[in-house]
Amino acid sequence: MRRNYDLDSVLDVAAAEFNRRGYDGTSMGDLAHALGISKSSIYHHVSSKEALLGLALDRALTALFAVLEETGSRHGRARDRLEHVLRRSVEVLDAELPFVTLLLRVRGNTHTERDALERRREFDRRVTGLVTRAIEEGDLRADLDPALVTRLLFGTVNSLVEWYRPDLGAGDEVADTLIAVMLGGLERP
Amino acid sequence: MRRNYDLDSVLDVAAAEFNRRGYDGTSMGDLAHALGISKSSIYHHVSSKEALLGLALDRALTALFAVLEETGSRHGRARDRLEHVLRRSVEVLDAELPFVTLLLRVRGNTHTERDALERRREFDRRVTGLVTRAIEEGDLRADLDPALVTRLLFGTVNSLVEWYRPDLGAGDEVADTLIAVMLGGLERP
DNA sequence: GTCTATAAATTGATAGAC
DNA sequence: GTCTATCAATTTATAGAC
Repeated sequence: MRRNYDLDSVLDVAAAEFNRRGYDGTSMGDLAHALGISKSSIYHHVSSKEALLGLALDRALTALFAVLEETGSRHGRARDRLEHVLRRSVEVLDAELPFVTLLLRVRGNTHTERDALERRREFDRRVTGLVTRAIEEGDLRADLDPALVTRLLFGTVNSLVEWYRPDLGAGDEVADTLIAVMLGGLERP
Repeated sequence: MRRNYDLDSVLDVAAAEFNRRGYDGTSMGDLAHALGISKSSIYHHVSSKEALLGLALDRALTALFAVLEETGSRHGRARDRLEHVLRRSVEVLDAELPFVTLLLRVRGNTHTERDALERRREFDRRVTGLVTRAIEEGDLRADLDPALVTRLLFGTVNSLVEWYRPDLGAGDEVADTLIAVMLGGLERP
């Protein structure tokens, strides 16, 4: 426990704590305890518990959309852009794990949460577009539904937050295996 | 909202509500409102909010372990038993969606939750054994880590709870696509 | 099997001093 | 940037009548 926090360091601790017990399961008292400061001191940095959640979710979403922007302008095959999105998404998950984890657990209870869910859906739509194009270009098997494939793909990627821990340093093997299995299974037989 | 509940019907509503707002985000007041009865009436059926969660988690775990028992005695190839476990797990997810969803969101805050997490880990260990044997029998590519493969496999299966809704009746297509992609990607090139 | 009433504790948040 | 003190609301759970 340290002292003299700024907003960013408070956010780091809060995200970790929210993930440990769930957002609703974490009280401002729990947060204060984890920070080593009093409850009321938290309100110097942020106006409410919900605002804290909002900042954390925004950080995850910003990082994920940055991945799409990278590939959006590229003019290669859709299949290769899809592979790039998959690999970079695993990297974002590795780099921003607490924030992405939080994002994936949001249920839509409040306006803040529903806002984040809508941005996630937009991300899905754009990846589905990529899968559709890869099928049209003949690189992926055409007998599967693009929306279903996208859900399975990102279901697999997102499931990493349930067990992956960055400090083990095995991020590359995970991305390699995931891409080998999933894209291997999606390529035309 | 109906009246004259028994334990099972209370459990159905509770599981649905826990999934809607998260276990911690759901108060006994919310539950009472969803049931159309008073808060205190719930305590006639169950001794505490946590006991309600325990019953729901047990139902999911019982159904999942039943799948393993089905295949445990079979003497076919491990690859085929693995495919069977995958397909039946999707079916369990379809049949017991609210309970399995709840199970997959448990964080380990209480003894009840930690107990459920330990039983989940046991399930994982037994599936990992199946993957290992399938590799030894030469049916799956040998360059991948069995534990990692198991996590990706069930990460994909479990991610279904995030979007799959039984009433759409597309359960078979989901299982077929999932198995085609995942096992297709795992078979030796 | 359900109710009203209420207890006892915890919650998110504010006031105002240092 | 942090503190103590406090509030109003909400929470889980119980008592006891119908």
